[in-house]
Amino acid sequence: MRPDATRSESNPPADSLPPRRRRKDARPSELTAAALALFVDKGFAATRLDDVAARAGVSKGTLYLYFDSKEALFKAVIEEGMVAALTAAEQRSSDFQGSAADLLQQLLFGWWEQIGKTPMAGVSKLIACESKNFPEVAQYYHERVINRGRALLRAALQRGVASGEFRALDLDSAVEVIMAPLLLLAISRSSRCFGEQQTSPEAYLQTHFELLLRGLCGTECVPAAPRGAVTGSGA
Amino acid sequence: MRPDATRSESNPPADSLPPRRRRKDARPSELTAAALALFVDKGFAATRLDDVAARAGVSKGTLYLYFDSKEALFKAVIEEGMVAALTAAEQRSSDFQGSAADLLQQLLFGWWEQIGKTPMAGVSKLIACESKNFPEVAQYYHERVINRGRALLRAALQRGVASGEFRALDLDSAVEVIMAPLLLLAISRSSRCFGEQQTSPEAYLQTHFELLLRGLCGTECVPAAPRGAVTGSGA
DNA sequence: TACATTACTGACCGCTCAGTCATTAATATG
DNA sequence: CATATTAATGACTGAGCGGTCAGTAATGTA
Repeated sequence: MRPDATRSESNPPADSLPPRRRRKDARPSELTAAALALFVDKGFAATRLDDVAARAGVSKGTLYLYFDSKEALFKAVIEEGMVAALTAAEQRSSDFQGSAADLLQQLLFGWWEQIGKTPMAGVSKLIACESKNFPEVAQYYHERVINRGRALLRAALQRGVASGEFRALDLDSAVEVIMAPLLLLAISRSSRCFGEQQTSPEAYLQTHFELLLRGLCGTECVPAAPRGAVTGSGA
Repeated sequence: MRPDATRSESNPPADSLPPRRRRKDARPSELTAAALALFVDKGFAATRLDDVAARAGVSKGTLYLYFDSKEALFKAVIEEGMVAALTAAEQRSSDFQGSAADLLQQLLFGWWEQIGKTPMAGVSKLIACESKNFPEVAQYYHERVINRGRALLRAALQRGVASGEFRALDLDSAVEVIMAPLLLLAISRSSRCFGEQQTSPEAYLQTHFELLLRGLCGTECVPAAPRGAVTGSGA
């Protein structure tokens, strides 16, 4: 039942007993970082607080000095990852002046640099896996992260449509279709499944971006009407 | 810690004690169906076998007549979902004769009908969440499901490229970019997060398909070289 | 009706782990 | 150095759950 866990401390400093130090202000972020890594790796329910504490270099008792419960720790992990994500998103979106296509590229690759390639990308997997067990957290994340990301992307598309750079299209579903490969990339890299690794994330994003630009531009090469089997929103 | 679980039996037949029946051959599939629903809903580690058994209308002891352990039950759930998925995929791909675009549409919407809208879609989430804890199962799933799906899609693209219907492009990454929205839709619907629900799955798939066809066709409307901020594979 | 077979049950066991708390040691202060 | 403060510890507890098994009841056979 219990997998073998490959107990790898981040800093086993060759000595026998690392002496107890008092570092009140550094503990919380160290604990949430350790928790993020383990939650993403093993899942929330399967992660032991003893392991989280050990990875952060403290005892379980210490963990309880800073967080009231396992659930509180979970919320803190999500919240901390989220704040960073929001900050990065703010930075990238603030008064960008180029073309809509440039802005789109900036958003996609900026997401990769600021979030996708960092350990924070694991938050997406965590939310996906645990949203049913923590509906309030999922709700909060949805309102404050997903919706904000959506708004950024939607504004970029709207701008392109308004300027004639992009064709008219269903903005809401386009936003979701465009974000999906990013989120799946994040989940994939946190899960070592779906095997996204066989192509580099950069090539993957580049292909996504190229398909997108051609798909968004005004030319047509297909009768836009669906050929059957489609029920909603098409007619 | 324990969420309130909303204990909803599928068939509480108004009577007090549903009498014990012997239905040896029906049990396994009923148990895996119950397990799939609960695993997807609460996660593998957080699901109690008592609940799985209760949902299937039997006692926990009965569950152990058919499965050796919780892990064996998990594997059976994945395997069962997978077999159906493979069968459906076989059916859809067998000697299709239309254009590459039609085949592509057939694959996308066929996936939705046969897998995406069924409870089996939850297997994707399950694999994503638990792959680290069950590497062999993830490996098996990857080889037998993901790779097969990839091959189907890749063949369709290849066919379009060969006939001149589609432009030349990086097939491997394109396959992943195209599958990503499908997988994320499945995960999303199993998680009630990312809020994909705000647009209908049909509209979402339709937008995906339209963006795709335009993106794949031979016209160009953008200098395909990246404009900066790209590190790998572009220069 | 008597007996054999077996699908099914549910009380039980032992382990794991979230959460507690009396104790210990590091720092601050004079 | 003496004393106070508090960060940090780790042994402990109690509940929950995976897994077991002696017993029960449904079915088959005569």
